[in-house]
Amino acid sequence: MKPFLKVMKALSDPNRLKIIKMLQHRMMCVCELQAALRIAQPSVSKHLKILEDAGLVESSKDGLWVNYHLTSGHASPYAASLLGNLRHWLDDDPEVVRLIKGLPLIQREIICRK
Amino acid sequence: MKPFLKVMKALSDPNRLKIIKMLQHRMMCVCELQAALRIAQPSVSKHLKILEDAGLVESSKDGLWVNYHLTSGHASPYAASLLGNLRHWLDDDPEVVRLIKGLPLIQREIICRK
DNA sequence: TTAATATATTCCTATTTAGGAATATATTAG
DNA sequence: CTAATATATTCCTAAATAGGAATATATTAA
Repeated sequence: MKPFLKVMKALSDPNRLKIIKMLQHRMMCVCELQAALRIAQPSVSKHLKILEDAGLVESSKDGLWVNYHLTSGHASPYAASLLGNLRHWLDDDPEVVRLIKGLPLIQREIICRK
Repeated sequence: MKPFLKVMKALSDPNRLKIIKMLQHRMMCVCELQAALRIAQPSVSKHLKILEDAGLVESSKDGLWVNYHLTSGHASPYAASLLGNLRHWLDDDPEVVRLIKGLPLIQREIICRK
């Protein structure tokens, strides 16, 4: 029951849902997510850790940057199923629409100083 | 996003998941659920309200009893989808197995005094 | 009517959770 | 090496949450 609960709790927060919806379009580093969500960097890191623990996202380092992307779903069947549903779910949500529309403007070379 | 969050939060609690799993086998009144879960009656009522608000369960009165059952899924597409998945998910969970195994012993005529 | 019973609601408390500020860690540039 | 930068962690606070005790409501029996 624990793994299932982790997925449900991970998907019970607006900012984490927004992260999922953005990562559907491309991988993003922490500072890009921070710029998009307009919350403090530690908050973003903590949200990402919760998503990672639930098997929803994975990360890979690239120099100073840590790129986060959605998992292929091998970690948790619950995560895989929900990620599949979320492929279309919430696409019409106003906040999600706004975030996705603004994604092209979020570029690490511009947002982050180095 | 709000309706989706309601479903996720509703499914983020062990006792509420147990309620869902039990209702997959038959409709149950509050006192039956209370006997099965071994928590206070007000706690059961509050969990049921959260599940109802999320569109996961419905209720119908029968005298003093209020029977709760899973929704057909017309209320929320998210609820309908998750209820479908939960049809098989968690079936092997030890606590769920124990609860389901004990279901035949939970009868309102015995549990409740009148 | 009154008594008994099933359920819902209110109130309070302990735990969890999201958020940010400050700090620590790690990587790259020089 | 040191400086700068991206990310993670720690610490603290405010809000949300689950739980139970007490109470309110509703229905049935007498």
